[in-house]
Amino acid sequence: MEHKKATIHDIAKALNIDSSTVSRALNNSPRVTQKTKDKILMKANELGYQRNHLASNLRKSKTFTIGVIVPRISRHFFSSAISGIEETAYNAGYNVIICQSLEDLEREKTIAETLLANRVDGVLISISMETNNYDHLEGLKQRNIPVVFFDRHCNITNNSNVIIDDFQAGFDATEHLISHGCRNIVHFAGTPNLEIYKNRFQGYKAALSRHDIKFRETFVLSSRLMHEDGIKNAKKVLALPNNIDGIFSANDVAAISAMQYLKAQGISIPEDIAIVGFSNETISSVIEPPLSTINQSGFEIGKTATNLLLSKIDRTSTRPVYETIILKANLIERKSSLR
Amino acid sequence: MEHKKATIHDIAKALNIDSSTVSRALNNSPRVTQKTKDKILMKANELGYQRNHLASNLRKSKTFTIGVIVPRISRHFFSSAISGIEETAYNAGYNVIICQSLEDLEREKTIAETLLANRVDGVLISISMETNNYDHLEGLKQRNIPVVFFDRHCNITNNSNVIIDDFQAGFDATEHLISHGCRNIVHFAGTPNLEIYKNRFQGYKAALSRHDIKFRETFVLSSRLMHEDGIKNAKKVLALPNNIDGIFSANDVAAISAMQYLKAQGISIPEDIAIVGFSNETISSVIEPPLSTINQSGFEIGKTATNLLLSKIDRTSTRPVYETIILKANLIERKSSLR
DNA sequence: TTCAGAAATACAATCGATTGTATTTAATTT
DNA sequence: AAATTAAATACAATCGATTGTATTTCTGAA
Repeated sequence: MEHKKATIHDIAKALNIDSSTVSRALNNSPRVTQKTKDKILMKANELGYQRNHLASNLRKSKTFTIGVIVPRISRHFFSSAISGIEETAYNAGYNVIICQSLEDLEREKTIAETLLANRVDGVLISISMETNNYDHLEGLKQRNIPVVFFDRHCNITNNSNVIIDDFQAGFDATEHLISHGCRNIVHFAGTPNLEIYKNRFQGYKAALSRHDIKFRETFVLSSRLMHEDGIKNAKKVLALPNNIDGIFSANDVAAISAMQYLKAQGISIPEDIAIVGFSNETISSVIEPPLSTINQSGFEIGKTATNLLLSKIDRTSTRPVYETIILKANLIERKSSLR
Repeated sequence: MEHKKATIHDIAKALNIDSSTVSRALNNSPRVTQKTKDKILMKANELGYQRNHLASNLRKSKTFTIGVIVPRISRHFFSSAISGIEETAYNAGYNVIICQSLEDLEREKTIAETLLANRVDGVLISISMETNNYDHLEGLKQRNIPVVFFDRHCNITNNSNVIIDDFQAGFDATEHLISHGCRNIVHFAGTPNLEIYKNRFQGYKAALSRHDIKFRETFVLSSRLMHEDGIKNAKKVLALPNNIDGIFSANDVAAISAMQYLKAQGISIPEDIAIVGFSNETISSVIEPPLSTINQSGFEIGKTATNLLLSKIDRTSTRPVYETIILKANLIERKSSLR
């Protein structure tokens, strides 16, 4: 008993009027009398009418869909960003296609193709660790599909970003360690192609300099900051001739695996080595001792990025073509760095 | 310099043939010669043609979109399920709309409406903790939109599910505690409207019975198994007149917060109280001591559920109308229960 | 060479909503 | 009451691809 869906034509026929009037009524056009509108709305209700978005979007040549590319949705930061994105997008009548690059450039390229083929109205992207060029985003640019970078932005000019002040956060994290007596502070840096990691690193450097602590190249350990990398880094820390007493890691994952390794080696945290991470993953408050970290509200970033994107999709918007919004990030002090 | 997208008509005009032939060629219909196909494909390439899915889908009255409703994407289990769903769906040429009920029935209703309005071709759902009736899914049924439940299924007949054997898993978890010397085992139960929790509870009961341990109503603490609930439960455990020596929690979140509270009260885990959780969240392997838990592969469940759904969307499929697939779940033994 | 039958392609309607233009109806003015 | 103007509605084309039917072209047989 599958009843076919009612169309505006069914409504029109039932009321003996034209479908264009029905369409206008349903879109609340001033060209239709209130009386007719009422009649139409009533009948629409009666027939269980629902607009066919395919037809409507085809005519308007808009998909009301935005594409989202993130490294992986299982990261707490990204899943909360996605919550913010969806909330905002749905409220504006947009759907969201979520794709994971899994930190793989090739995959990111394929995804960009797919989104293009799906004719999304705009794209939100947080680039992968491997992304060192942006050719795959050219197609979007050429077709005038607005792109907004969030969190992991890129270093080319002329684009819009929603980010946090990574430099300041890196500075704060490092200064916090210094203020708790650390002098030999190692930095777990991320891959150098990502601006966020460069900036966190610069913040680290600046904090050292501000407190007249000599910067040492050997104290900077670069990696992809995965679980294994944290362990490798921890080993390197123990192998260093200097007496390391602090670690500022550019993400929580590496900080945590390092912490676990160090603890297993009999090092006490924070007494021997104090640690500060970055991102405030769920695990960070649970591990023993709880990890001090930089909190960045994924939800807020997602929301802001989506609003920015929607304003770009709406050509009538008066906002500047390219715009970078910098949100607050704050240090959460937990036991791993308090001594 | 925004060039308009090429259509089949552009190709047709350029080659002085009819657009229907172009359409057939691009769909590799046998009604077009190879020679013509080659010509068309070449020209399509030259013009950078990409099929307009809106138009195509409108004509076929299919959206090639499936809707997914989960309680929240930030849970490890669900984010991995989503990975599995997306992977499978994209490979089959489907897009995915992801929605979070946030354990709220009202929200779940709204989402069902939205998906209906978006005319998705099928729906994957893991119901919220509040969901105790399924009226909001009636609309989908009436419009013949296939629905597959995964993980959190419902207790009405005539539907398709992809689940794990919660009874067996509950049994295994409890028996494991018993085999490690526990006799007074408390069960953190979930909300009673969800089948998965009922089944885990029944498994617990069966294991007790098998080992001639008396079942006590007071040992069953029902809640929504959120972070706070774990703490409340832990307090109740300490207040019980009996000497509790084991806890089987129907999820990890409550198990972990309980564990933290108990540790803070000077209880040693697993010596005083052994604990087993459920779901294998990321935190579970990180907490001290690591939490024994039931591992259910979200990715696998997501993949299986999507394949099942796709087979239902494809009317020509010969699979039975309703089908329940039960996947394996296994106990991961970690320190929290080994004594 | 002619013609039946198959193969290849063209024609035209359709999916459902939108929108510029034309027409009818109603309201206002003189 | 006729003329002018505004308001309400109808007509018809369009978005781009698909598909049943009709027509043309080609092939091989008589």
